[in-house]
Amino acid sequence: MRAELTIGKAAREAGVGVETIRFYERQRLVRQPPKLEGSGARRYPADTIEHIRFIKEAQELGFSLREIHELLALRADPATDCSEVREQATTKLADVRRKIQRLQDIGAALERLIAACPGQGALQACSIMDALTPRSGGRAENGRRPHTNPRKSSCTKHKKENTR
Amino acid sequence: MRAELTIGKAAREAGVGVETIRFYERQRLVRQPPKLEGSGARRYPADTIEHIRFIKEAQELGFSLREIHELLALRADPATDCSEVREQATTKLADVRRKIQRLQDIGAALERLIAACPGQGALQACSIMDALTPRSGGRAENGRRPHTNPRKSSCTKHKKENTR
DNA sequence: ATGGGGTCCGTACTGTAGTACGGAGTCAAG
DNA sequence: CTTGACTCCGTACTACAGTACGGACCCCAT
Repeated sequence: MRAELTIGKAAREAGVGVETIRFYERQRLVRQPPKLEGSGARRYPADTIEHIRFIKEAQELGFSLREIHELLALRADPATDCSEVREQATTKLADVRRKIQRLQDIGAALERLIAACPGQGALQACSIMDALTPRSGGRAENGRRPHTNPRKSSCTKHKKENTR
Repeated sequence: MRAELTIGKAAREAGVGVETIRFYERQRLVRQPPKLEGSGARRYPADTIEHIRFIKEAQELGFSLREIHELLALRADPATDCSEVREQATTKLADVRRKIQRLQDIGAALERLIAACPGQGALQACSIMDALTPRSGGRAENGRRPHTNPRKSSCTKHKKENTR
């Protein structure tokens, strides 16, 4: 009963603007809902909110609206070509797994960065780029910008008592 | 070894256009390199390529250039305020972990979708949105934000003619 | 009946992230 | 000395994803 939402309510619930929903509708990312006789006002089914939130989340994960459209269009049911759905879904899945892998790399780098920067005490030079390439041991070569301090950026275990 | 690169070579290696590098330089995402006397041509150190690739990858993971700038600026070294670096890195890390979680949800949904769509034979109706909402029974695993929705739509076994 | 709030629609504008362009300079090879 | 490949710089244009605006319409309460 209360399952039906006006565009304003749907927008508020989903955390977007009214215009955004109309925009998504034009882009066919959101199906146009039945409109009331007379006023022509849209009435959305409740699950539209999940739908819109999915769009927003997928966007934050680096999918373009075009890709999100493809994701949403993916459906296994007797009306669609199964092998194509499988293939597309498999491709997307590989994509998703690649992203997870990269994020894990970045996460690990951030952890190294945090570890290199303790609350107090010793501080080893470390940037994301350093932390991302775990070159332990190997090259020390360093032609970086003169940051007014002597450092070999390596992020490796290299304990030095250095109280600030 | 370790040849210094012209902008064209750097662009080719990193898989972007020359203009993109110049653009990044204007945005201060890439440090401006020393320029040759006379021609004024840029000469990039070899690790610029990793740097640019990082930008591109982070972008595909849904980070804006502004955020990437913040990531790249994060560096633990004796010259920066350690506690601030820690705090920022921790925030970013949480962000990264959230993304990983969402991607894992989407990945699981894609797996369900693929499972719902076997090579041939019976075919259960299933879309991403269906597959994304964990239905009855099964592996609880929880962890999702409680979003007030007792859903009916499912990916479960039942054959039904259903054409949207 | 009047006002406020919501909706409709189309058009125009904004911000982000590049891309393209044009004219000029450098440099090595032919 | 010319040619071609490359670079420089600034400006302009593009695609994407919204966001804002304005006039009209509808519905409900004061």
